Amino acid sequence: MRNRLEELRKKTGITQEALADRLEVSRQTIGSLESGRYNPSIVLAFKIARFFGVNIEDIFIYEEEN
Amino acid sequence: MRNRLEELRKKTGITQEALADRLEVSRQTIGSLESGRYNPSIVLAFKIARFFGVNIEDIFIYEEEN
DNA sequence: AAATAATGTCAAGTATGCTTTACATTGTTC
DNA sequence: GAACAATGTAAAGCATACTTGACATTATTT
Repeated sequence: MRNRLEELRKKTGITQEALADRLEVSRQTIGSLESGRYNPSIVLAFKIARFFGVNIEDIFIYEEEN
Repeated sequence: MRNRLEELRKKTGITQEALADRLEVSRQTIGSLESGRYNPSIVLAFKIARFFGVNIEDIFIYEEEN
């Protein structure tokens, strides 16, 4: 699954750390998501989507990977 | 987070086991989600949403619980 | 009522998401 | 170019998602 987190974050001109604070997760979690190290939990996905004012599907793109 | 999985599954007249097979997860996973034992991973949430032809937000309802 | 299907539930194990700590690299500002 | 800010990355630990196997309960069919 890929995501547009870095793109959206940069568009809003916020740092990884500031975003992490707003979402109440660690800076490393944001970095890990942006670099594709792992996927967010559904709860974190909801928080992220809400922060950017969009649907989960607009940020996280699931393409039937195995 | 609550969800409408049982409701949607019953509406389509499918058993937990049949749904589990279609989604390639165990029967216990479906039961656990329906009973609120735990939340799905975002990948499973996508699969479920796609199976029912709706958005994740239509099945899984996140209400800012702490 | 007996047989079968569907669901509930529990335990133990593996995988993944997230944390903290720590240090290195890259980018920006003075 | 020195100082500071932002990001990358890795290890170890904890929590949660999901598995298989097993058995009990409830619902449905015959």
